[in-house]
Amino acid sequence: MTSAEQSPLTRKLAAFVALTEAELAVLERLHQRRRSFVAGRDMVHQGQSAQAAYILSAGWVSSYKIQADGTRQIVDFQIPGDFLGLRSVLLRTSDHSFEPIVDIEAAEVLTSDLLEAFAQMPRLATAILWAASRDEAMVVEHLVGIGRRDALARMAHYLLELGSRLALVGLGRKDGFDCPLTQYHLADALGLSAIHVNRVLRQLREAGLVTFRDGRVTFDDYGRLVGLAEFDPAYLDQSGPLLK
Amino acid sequence: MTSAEQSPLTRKLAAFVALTEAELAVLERLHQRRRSFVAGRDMVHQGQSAQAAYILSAGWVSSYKIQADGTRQIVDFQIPGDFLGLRSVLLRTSDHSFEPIVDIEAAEVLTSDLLEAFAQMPRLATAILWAASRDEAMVVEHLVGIGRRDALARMAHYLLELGSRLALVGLGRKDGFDCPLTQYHLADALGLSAIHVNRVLRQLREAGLVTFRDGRVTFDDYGRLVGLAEFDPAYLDQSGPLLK
DNA sequence: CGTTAGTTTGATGGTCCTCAAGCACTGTGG
DNA sequence: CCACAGTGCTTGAGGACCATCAAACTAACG
Repeated sequence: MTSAEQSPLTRKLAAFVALTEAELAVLERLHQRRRSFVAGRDMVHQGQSAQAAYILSAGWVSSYKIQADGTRQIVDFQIPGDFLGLRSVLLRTSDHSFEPIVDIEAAEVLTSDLLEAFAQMPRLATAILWAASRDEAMVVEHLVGIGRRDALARMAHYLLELGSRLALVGLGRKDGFDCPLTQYHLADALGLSAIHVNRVLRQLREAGLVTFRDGRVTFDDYGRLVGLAEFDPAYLDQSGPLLK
Repeated sequence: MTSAEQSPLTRKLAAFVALTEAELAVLERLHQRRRSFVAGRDMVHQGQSAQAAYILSAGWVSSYKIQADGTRQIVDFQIPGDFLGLRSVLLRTSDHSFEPIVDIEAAEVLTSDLLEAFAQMPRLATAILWAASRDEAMVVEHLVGIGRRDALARMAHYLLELGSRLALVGLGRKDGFDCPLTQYHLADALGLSAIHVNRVLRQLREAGLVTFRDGRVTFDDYGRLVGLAEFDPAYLDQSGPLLK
């Protein structure tokens, strides 16, 4: 199997676990049922009980909760290589909604397929659990950001995290990444108003730290940005927690 | 086995799954290695790699992250019946610290014991995964609270959630519960200053909604409090997702 | 009886929200 | 071709919410 054929998920897991040929094959086989979804229409609704999970292979998705007063909190963005609704499959708890931000490509994974793959390849199960645990750690870090960082550091930290996540699946580098989010998305993720997001982005740009413009995030001074955000990627790396 | 002997964890799981005698026995056997910890001294430090998890049987614990500037964000409180460090055992990711709020009693669970119990009793594994997923849903709801609710609703919601959780393990009722937290704990959990926590509590008390005094939370008007917080316990109940 | 931890209240100010409005760009239909 | 609406970005003014600083008070404890 050449690297060009590899799915983003494979790429992500391979960065942390030395997977055998057989395991790679089973992993790729999970990607068989390809599905497309158009931007803006919810894939899964809050309260709905989903019977399938998805592996995102192209595009971005947001998972969010809507409150009675109409305000929205985006819990996380999914990028290529991420699982989507994994929790809701193992147990049936779709407590939030999923909305594609752009047109996306995803592989549908039935519960039975997943369990079968786990039974066949236990190390694969561990690897996927590792990925799930990493997602959870990101939500926790997100909580810390909203609770205890001011708008500037919160934005800086979030952009750095997105950059690291994308780099891991080959969609970005230290100098920046393509980003289809609007300022409204960022506002709903960071617990800010869209207007303040705009001001914060201007500040960061004028300070020569990071530029977000025309669907592209550019890190103008990575080092100083890390300093401002007090960004410690330990919760993302977890270098080699698993196997070999 | 009489109900008086049941651990809080057993009680919690039993509320959602009809466990057999054999399963109950295995579950109780996990509680063998009893440990005590004194209030205020961290059980696990951020960054430390833990090799054991704990089932809390008495007392309260806070899990939190400290930032470089000294501010603290409490991610969650653990109450009797809750797992502690489950994630860090399956994968080794102790990305936050655990501090007992009062002197506590806990059962140490070795990875091997846990895996063995899972192998023996698969339904037990499902039940425990359900509990873990519920914890995750609570963190998400917490995120929504900090991101999109003002201080009053945030406090009201949090107290209601704690009340529901405690009721599930028999430690509280609709009219209130014993609560060893200080206003500083609440501040660090809710992303507020301790001073503002005090003012918010006063407001809630003077509005006749809820009273927090002398280590006891009393719901003075449960219905109106639920309305103010827009508290929807769906994410806690998940009535019978499992089995039978 | 001094110390410490926790609670309470007041005064002041900053961060961020809300309201309001203008601009740029895109696609649509007359 | 141009009017028009829709979406997203940008900027200004005023104000609310909550943080910070300061200090008094209570209770527990050695």
